[in-house]
Parts: sequence; structure tokens; C-alpha cells
Amino acid sequence: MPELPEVQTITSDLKKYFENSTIDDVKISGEYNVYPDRKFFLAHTKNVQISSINRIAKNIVFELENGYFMVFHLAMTGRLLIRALNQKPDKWTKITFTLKKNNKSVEVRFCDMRMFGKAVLYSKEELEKMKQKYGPEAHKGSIDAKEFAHRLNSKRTTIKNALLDQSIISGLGNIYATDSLFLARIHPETKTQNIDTKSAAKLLEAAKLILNEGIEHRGSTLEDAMYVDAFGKPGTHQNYFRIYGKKTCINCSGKVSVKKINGRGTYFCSFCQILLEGTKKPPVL
DNA sequence: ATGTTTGTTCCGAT
DNA sequence: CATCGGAACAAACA
Repeated sequence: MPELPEVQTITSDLKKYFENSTIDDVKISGEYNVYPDRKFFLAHTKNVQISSINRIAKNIVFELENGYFMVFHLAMTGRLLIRALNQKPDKWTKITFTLKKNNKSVEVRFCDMRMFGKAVLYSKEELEKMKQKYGPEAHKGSIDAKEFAHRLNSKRTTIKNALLDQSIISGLGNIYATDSLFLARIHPETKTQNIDTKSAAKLLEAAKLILNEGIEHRGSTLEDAMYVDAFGKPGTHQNYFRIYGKKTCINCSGKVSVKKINGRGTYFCSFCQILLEGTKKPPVL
């Protein structure tokens, strides 16, 4: 579910309350798997203070004062919910943390319906290794158009697929990638090798704008209401989608096309979004 | 019953 | 050998 704006929203909610608080208890439900394993995870999170809470790509990272990093990836249906003690159980709860700050205790519950998410305890070295998997974050000015074009040109796939590849650029998921391509007026099936610096610049600008809007709107909650923030509240960016889930193009009023690209539902306007062609080789005479 | 779904990783094919 | 695409992971809903 969550893409960068959703993860950022949850991270900032947690950051506000739980930096410098103590993890008094950790309960893992049933046979739920944590990493590297349950025993190690519990041994190094119980009775440990949280130094800081930050986001890396789509991961929520709790830095612990014992030198370890407790990292959550929410994948499609993960949630981290702040709840009062003994508040009625949440569906799909996999881990319950009891956190104490200024002598007041609350729970943070990690829930995950489809269980694609993960809770992992990393050492400093392992965290650094994990960081290195990710390309620059799309919503920051940390990559320029020339470098972005260069990264894209080295791949042989479609631009839509490349935007979802977190090693090229991180933060975009299916929804924000779809909307970014629409805003940049680039056809999702454009080959990455045909993206020139000018198109890369347009695309970067679009992604940056859309991700920052998403953060501003505290994420996107679809009809299934799977994504909610740390307080259980939905975001509002779904009210600002450009083309994702739409039937009619907001620009030309034409019919929006829907197509699976690398297995992901992709919405685009075949009139407004241009398929960039490679330079044709001249015929050999 | 079948086809969807916000993400990522692994495996087989190229 | 590196890279790419599709399957798989699992659960709920229309």
C-alpha cells in the first residue's frame, strides 16, 4: 500500500511522540516471523530506548540506543497504529509494542493483512547496506535531470517499470508513478532508452510535485481504506489524483486507457501522453 | 469463481 | 554473467 507520502506521514506521526521513549514490552502474535529471528528481535528491543525515528525510502526506521535499528516495511497492507492501552484489538495485529514516555504508556501496533510487510532488526552495518540499495529520493533535489536520464538510459525496460525500481529512484509506487507520467505527459510504455534529458527533467519535476502534494495531503486512501496514518485516519490525496483510477482525462476529456504494464495497473491518456520514439536508424543503402 | 489490489524479491529465460 | 519479466508471497473484496 504505502508509497513514500504514506510512509512519511506515519513516520512523522511516530517521530513526534516516541523519540526518547522506552520500549517496555514487545509481543509478537502467533507464529508471525520477524528478522533475523524472534529471540534476537525481542532481546534487543525490549527495555530499550528509542533515539530517533526516521524514514529511509519506504522504510520506517527506529534508531535504538543500543546501536540497533528496528525497521518496518509496510509493503501493501502494513500499518503502524498508536493506541491506548487495552483499546480494542486491531485486526491483523502482528506485533504490539508498549512504549513509555514521561511515565505514560501507550501501544504501537504493527498490523499487516497480507503479510508482505516486514519487521527487521539491523545492525549499523546492515542498515548502511540496506540504504545502498536505494537510488536518490524522487521528491528531493538530490538528483539532476542529466544524471536521472543517464540512469534511465542504462536500462532496457519501460519508463513506468523504471519508476517503480527503487534502485533507480526511490519513493514512487504504482499510483504516484502513474500520476507523475501523466503530469509529465510521457507515455508509460516509452522505452527508458528514449528518455532524453529534457523529458527526464519534466518527469523529475512532476514526481517531486506529486510526492510533495501527497505528503501535504497525508497520503492516499483508496476505497478499501487499507492505508491509514498512525492515528487510524485516512489521507486525502485520493481527491487529487490526476489520472490514477479515472475514466476520463482531466486534460482532454478523452477516455483514459488502462493497461497492465509489468503486472501493474497503469492508467494513461493516449492522446495527452506522448510515446517517445528512438531515433530511427537510417536505412543502409 | 475469478480478477483485483498502494510492494518487493526471487527464479527462470534471454 | 547480467538483466528483465513474471510468479510468488497472502488476504479480502467485488
